[in-house]
Amino acid sequence: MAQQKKMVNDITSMDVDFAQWYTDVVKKAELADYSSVKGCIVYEPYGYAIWENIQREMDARFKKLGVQNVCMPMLIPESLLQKEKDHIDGFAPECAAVTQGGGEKLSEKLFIRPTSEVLFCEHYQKKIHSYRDLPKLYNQWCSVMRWEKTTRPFLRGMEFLWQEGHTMHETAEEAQEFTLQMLKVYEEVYREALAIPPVVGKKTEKEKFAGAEASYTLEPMMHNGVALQGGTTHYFGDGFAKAFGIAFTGRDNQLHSPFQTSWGMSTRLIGAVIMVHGDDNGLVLPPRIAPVQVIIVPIAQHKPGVLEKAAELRDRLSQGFRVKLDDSDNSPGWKFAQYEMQGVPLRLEIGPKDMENGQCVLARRDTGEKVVIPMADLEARVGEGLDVIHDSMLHKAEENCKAKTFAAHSHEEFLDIAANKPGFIKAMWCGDSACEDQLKEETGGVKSRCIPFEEEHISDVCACCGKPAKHMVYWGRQY
RNA sequence: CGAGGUGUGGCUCAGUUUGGUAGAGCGCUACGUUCGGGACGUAGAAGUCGCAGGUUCAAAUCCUGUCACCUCGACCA
Repeated sequence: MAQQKKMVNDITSMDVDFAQWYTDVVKKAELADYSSVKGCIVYEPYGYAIWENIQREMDARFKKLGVQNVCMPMLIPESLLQKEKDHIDGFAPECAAVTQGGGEKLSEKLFIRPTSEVLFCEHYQKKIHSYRDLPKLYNQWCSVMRWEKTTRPFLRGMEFLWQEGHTMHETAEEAQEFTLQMLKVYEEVYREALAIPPVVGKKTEKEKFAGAEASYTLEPMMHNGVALQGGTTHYFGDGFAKAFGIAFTGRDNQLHSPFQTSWGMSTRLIGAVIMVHGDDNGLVLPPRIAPVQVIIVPIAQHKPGVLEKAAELRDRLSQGFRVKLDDSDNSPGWKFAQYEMQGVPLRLEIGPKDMENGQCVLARRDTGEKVVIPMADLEARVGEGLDVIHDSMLHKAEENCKAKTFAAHSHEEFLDIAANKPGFIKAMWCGDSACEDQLKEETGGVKSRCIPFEEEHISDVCACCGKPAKHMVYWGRQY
């Protein structure tokens, strides 16, 4: 069936102004609201429900790998944060600190955690004494604070929700392997829960995490071709362990330092979902994280039997799906628009005509397609429909990413693409961070995203300096 | 932190140039009629015009200061 007309005039068209479109969707779909503190948003019920569903998808996968959840303090004494030099250099400028408590000035500043590596290290130092204590696989769900200059809901906040995993391993190999394993888990969450295909790879030296030996990243492409760093995993070697005096007696009865990893994904994922899947009618939610998977809209609900039938269908569907019946006084047209704005994957219409014929109407959010189905087949058709929507959304996002990824064979071509075609650029790189700086400068913001695990051979030389190339790198602008 | 912009009922904004005692649409409340793509009628509630000074008989409007937020850049999940 044909695409529906644009009914929601409250949302700025994404082609007119993508940034405004994003803000409109966040507000109109009632995902989040601003608070009186800049960069600290209120997660409204609908937005938080999406986060809870993402949490559930991730947490189950963590636990399958033996990860345990813990909860660390929110405050970090200045002296503790200073123990690892690269780390404090990277984070101190964007930390908030508590300097006063109970009306008294504190003798030592307490930083509000921007990330919790040092807290985990302090704790691990007390708990790890033998190889039998390893591995330690801890994770926490919490909020962290970073004093950002400019903020946008979900994409960049001063306070944001995330999970941070911190693990300690007996050997470097095991820790490295775990870093990559968690990257795989993240990619699986992206593809299977969020219907988003991220570009996955290793960060360059310049872009890696403060204090890490290696950082890996997932970089989904938004609808407009801009990248979002949406999840990272880090291998730390034993740098932090040594700085914090963490040591264990090995199988050889000698003292060793354990090897560390950390990994995190944040509420930024919600921003990715909005910007990858959304359209001019609002949010389009992947079925597996949608707080409501099926919205039931009764037609002519005052007529005898309609509401009863709608409630009966709701009860049937609640057995296997997240379903809601809207029996408010708003008109059907209002409800259609409302739930499209909120991205509900499937809409079920049931009215007097349908009841006569033993049928109901099922409409897809992602395509607008509307089909009449026998009421008897409801559960099967809904289940099938949600899977089809998921696959179709993933496929569409993949196509968009492919269509907006361009290979640059030369410096000129790189600059031309950067200036004229929004999206990712695949180009060769010599390995020198000076070239990264130069390209970023020349293009006004195009940075290296990552070195993918499967590199293509675009040419023999670096797209910046012309020296022999070491890697193929994905480049792009980012949020 | 640099460059722009905006603050007026819950929301979007008009009114500011040329000072004269607060407006519209949407939303909200009640009742009635409606209901297959944002329905309609009637009645009603709701604003110390961001904040603080100043000029004036009189300030949303003019002057000074200040705060907040938004957009775009530089930095980050």
